Amino acid sequence: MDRANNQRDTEALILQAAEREFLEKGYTGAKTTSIAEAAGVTHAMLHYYFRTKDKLFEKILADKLDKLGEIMFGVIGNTGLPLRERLVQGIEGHFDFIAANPLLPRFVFNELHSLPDRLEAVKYKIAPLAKAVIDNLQAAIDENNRRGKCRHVDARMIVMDIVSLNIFPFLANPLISTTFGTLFESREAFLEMRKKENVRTILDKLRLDYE
Amino acid sequence: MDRANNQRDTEALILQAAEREFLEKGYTGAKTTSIAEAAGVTHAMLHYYFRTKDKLFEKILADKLDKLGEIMFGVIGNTGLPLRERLVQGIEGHFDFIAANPLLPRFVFNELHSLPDRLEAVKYKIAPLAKAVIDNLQAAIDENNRRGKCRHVDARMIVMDIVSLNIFPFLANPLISTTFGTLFESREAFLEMRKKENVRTILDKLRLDYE
DNA sequence: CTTTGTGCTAACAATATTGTTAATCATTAT
DNA sequence: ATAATGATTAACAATATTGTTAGCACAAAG
Repeated sequence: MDRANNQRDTEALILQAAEREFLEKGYTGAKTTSIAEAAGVTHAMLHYYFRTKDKLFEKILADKLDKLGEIMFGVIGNTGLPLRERLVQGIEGHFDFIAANPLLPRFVFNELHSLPDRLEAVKYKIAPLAKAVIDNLQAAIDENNRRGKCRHVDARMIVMDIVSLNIFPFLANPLISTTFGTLFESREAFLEMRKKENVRTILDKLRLDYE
Repeated sequence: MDRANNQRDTEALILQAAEREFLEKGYTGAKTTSIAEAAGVTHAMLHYYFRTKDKLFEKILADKLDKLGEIMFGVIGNTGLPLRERLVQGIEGHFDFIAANPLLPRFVFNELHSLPDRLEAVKYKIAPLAKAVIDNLQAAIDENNRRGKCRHVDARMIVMDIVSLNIFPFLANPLISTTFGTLFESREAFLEMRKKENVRTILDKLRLDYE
């Protein structure tokens, strides 16, 4: 037959299709019928497994917020390294993460904007991690500054700078492609260049480049 | 009666309501019935004046793309000033513009993502202006660099930096409010601080701060 | 006064979208 | 073998959403 999906993978197929649709079109743009069709099942199955569109969406959003938490948590780990290496790894790791999940920023911004209720989940899962990252970074900056190795700057601003710079190329992807289309060799080359540039911008701001 | 809108302002009322709805909820999230209700008219009037939801949306999007063009065009004007002042005015002007139109970036990113057809309008209206801004800036940077007044940097990267840094606080507004909620005195104070910080970041990158 | 045109309303229509349900199928346990 | 349980389907139902249409009101022009 044409179906290798015998028994229990239906739920997974729906989840995969739903993830793609929700990330691509957002909550209001995604249609349960379209999701079911993309998954290759009748739309009744979607309701059978997830009851409502909302419940299905919750699953996807929670999963995405978890991913967001993971990347932040990963940055905290590299505490043993000197500040410069921590920053390079952190910034490039963050950039690569977004490159691997290019639709994630727009999705999160959109859905948190239209459903302020979800902010509770952020408040208790993301905010503490963000605070840990910032406190960690601020301590390292302060210590380096005491030794005359870098400027004294607000870690909150640095984190905001990094996220701003790294996210933009993916948010504005269509705009950049058409506006700078001919000005860069390829999309991959541009992204690699931009990643290095963002690292340079931050190190530069801290005056950590020449030590 | 309760309607001071006698004859010909109905069209304007619909446009205003449509602008709010489309910017807030996007094309798929906005509903013609809701727009009509917000405008205080029957939804038949919406079709009477604009035929379809698409046509109405086109009007709003075109209007917003025009606004986007205006701000870029405005930046080109200040050619007589020295580079430092041009940058400060350009960055702060751009920041203030977004602060006055905080929903615009998300709207543009979203709708251009879901309707790649619209990119033609961008290609012929926005891209040339962007190119003018960049060429202009690059010339000024090169000239200052020749005189040893600043570093030699790619103007495309600088423009991308500015837009990235300025847009983020408004895109991530709900996230920032909850994550940094208690860490800043007020939203206004934070925005003012962030604006100055972005100017500093760019001047710093060019090494234009101490001349 | 009538005619004409425009703005407007209410009701209708068509389709899209989400959700439900009764019946069927397959698999496993008894 | 049979009962039971869970997965699946097709059909139905309810509401939402977009769009249309016939006619009314009213002002301006003849």
